[in-house]
Amino acid sequence: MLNQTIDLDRTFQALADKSRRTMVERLTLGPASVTELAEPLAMSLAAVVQHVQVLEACGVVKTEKVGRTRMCRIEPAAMTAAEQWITDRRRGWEGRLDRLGDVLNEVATPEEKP
Amino acid sequence: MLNQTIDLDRTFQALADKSRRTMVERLTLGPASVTELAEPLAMSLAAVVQHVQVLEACGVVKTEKVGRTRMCRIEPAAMTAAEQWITDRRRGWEGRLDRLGDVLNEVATPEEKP
DNA sequence: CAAACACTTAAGTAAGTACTTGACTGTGGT
DNA sequence: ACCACAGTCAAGTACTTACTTAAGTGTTTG
Repeated sequence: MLNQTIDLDRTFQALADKSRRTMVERLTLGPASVTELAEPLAMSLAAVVQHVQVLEACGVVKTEKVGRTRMCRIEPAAMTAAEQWITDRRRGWEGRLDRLGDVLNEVATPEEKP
Repeated sequence: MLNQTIDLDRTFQALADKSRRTMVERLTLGPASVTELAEPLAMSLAAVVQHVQVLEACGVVKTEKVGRTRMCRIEPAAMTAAEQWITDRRRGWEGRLDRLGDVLNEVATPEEKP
């Protein structure tokens, strides 16, 4: 549970690439081999394997070798962690904006102090 | 609305750095100057300015010069876009897992076909 | 006015990223 | 047995990132 920082670094970094996001999108439809993941991408298979390794290193996908093919599937937990970080920050700024809204409302339509 | 791709690239990239996330966390508490953002970070002011530029380039923060200080505040939209991309994928895999669950349930306790 | 302050700009550097090509290793179908 | 398939490994290259230091600009403040 420690090294949350490194994992967030890695996860956001992994998602910061269109090709890898395309792979993740494909994997949300179900498991796929590396060659299947490579199909819509204009690059060598070796490059795709390297992208898979990045996604695996941050825990976003898990892979398993079946015969001569490597099957990849998505592992929700890591992505949820990234999502959660943003959601938590949002709570922060939404709270602030709500309070700011309250202040502005109060200025616009002043109420009696009890 | 186009170039969603570039912005997602940039936004995730921006969040893939602990120092920048620290700045964002600070900014969710309210606007701050560059020097205030620099305070908890062990690096030169010039480096902090560069981080601010990264956050500004992807639209996560907006800045404005007030006298000799540059005030920074968070701009929720860009971060929401990143959050939304993950949320959308989640809908994908949660749907799949639900359907998988249904299948497993059906195998465990088979029902009559109507 | 002079010094302190809050950046700003430019240039340089070390490390990391996203590829490539080419040679190689198990696996599977005929 | 043989050859094609699905990766794997290693090395090399162009580009980007995350800093640094040093010198400069415009703003307050005493």
